[in-house]
Amino acid sequence: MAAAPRASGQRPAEPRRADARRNRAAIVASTISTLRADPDASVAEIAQAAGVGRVTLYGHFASRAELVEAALIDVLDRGNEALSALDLDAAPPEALARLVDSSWSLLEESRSLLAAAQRELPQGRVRELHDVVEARVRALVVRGQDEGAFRDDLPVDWLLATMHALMHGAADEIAAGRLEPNRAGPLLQATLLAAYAPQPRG
Amino acid sequence: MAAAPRASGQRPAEPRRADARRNRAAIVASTISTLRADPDASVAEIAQAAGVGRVTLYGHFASRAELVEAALIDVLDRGNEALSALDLDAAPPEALARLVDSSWSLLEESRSLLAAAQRELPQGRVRELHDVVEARVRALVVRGQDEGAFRDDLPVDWLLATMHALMHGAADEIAAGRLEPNRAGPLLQATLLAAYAPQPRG
DNA sequence: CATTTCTCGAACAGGAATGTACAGGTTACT
DNA sequence: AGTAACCTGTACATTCCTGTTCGAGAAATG
Repeated sequence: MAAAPRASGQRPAEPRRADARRNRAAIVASTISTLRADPDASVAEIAQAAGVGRVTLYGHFASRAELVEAALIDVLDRGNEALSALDLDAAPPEALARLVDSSWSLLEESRSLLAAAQRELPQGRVRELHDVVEARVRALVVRGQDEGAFRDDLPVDWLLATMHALMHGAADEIAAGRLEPNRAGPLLQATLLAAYAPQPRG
Repeated sequence: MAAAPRASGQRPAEPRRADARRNRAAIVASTISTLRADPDASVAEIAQAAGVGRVTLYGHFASRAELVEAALIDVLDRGNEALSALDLDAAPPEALARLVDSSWSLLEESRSLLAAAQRELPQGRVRELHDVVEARVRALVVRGQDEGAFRDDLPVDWLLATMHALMHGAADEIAAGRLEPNRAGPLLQATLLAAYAPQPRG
């Protein structure tokens, strides 16, 4: 009986054959890069890009949704690591600039994946996965408000949404060829810092 | 011979039967509202929502793409009218506030349609259709820069992208139930004006 | 009222994508 | 080396969508 490798939806670290783990990683990576190029790419395309048969892919992930979720988790983990490596204890504007600079390119790489996840995962699941990394950013913004470095007349949620929106916008501009990738960072910083700055009259 | 009503891709105003014109309008309206609820809605769903047979729909629009384009044009026309009714000769910040206030809700209604158009119309077609309305906004921003009311250290394209991104972000927040629609206007104004304001040190 | 125009549903062809089944071939582990 | 785990291609069932055809029926127009 040709037993298929169990499609583990839960724990990713089971001690399986080296071969299997390698392929799984390749599939996840391929999911990210392939969806990046074409948000509507089929499972077949993803498998091919991973250098793996389609059936093999289904051996690792029971469904397309499970695959997308795994890829999203992977990206978020990396994002979380990147955030951990950052020193966010500086003055809020400085910290924000640093955060934007290190976050935005990651977001630019995974924005298609995110869109795919939005429509293929159950309602709210994406946000749920995000909230670990979201919490860190929120903490920074709140601190900035408390210290008077960021404006206080707008809700924190809105300020976070603003950051999100601007990063996505920058990614859109790049994807459309209207903005060179290396210019995005400074533009984002300049715009966000101005938008976050305390206002003369509330 | 049961002649189908010509699927006019070009001129929408040919003097046809009252019935046909009414149905065409209903289909366009239904396209907008149905895609708003579900960006991946099928032609069948759109026809049903319009109270029309699927075949009838294909009598008016030869393909899905043509349908989406017609709907987009309809929305853009309305947007253009709304802009025409506006007095944009005031001081730039004031004019910008007015513009945002009247634009953003229209954008909120049609953002799904826009996404659908982005991936179903030929490359650049969406932007091409947009550029009439885009020109007016751009003119305002440029004037603001000239008069020293808006910051000059960032490119116009980026400032426009910023406006786009923030409006979309607001729409996202509303769609997710995290923001009440009536609060979006003021938040957008406050954020955009701050982002556009001339900076102390360039 | 007669005719042209439009609409209707059902049905068909074509394509594409998702999952599943099978059966033999490879590769990693011990 | 031998065994189990894993991979492979092909093939199949299913579902969904698009676009078209047909014939008959309803509605607007003059």
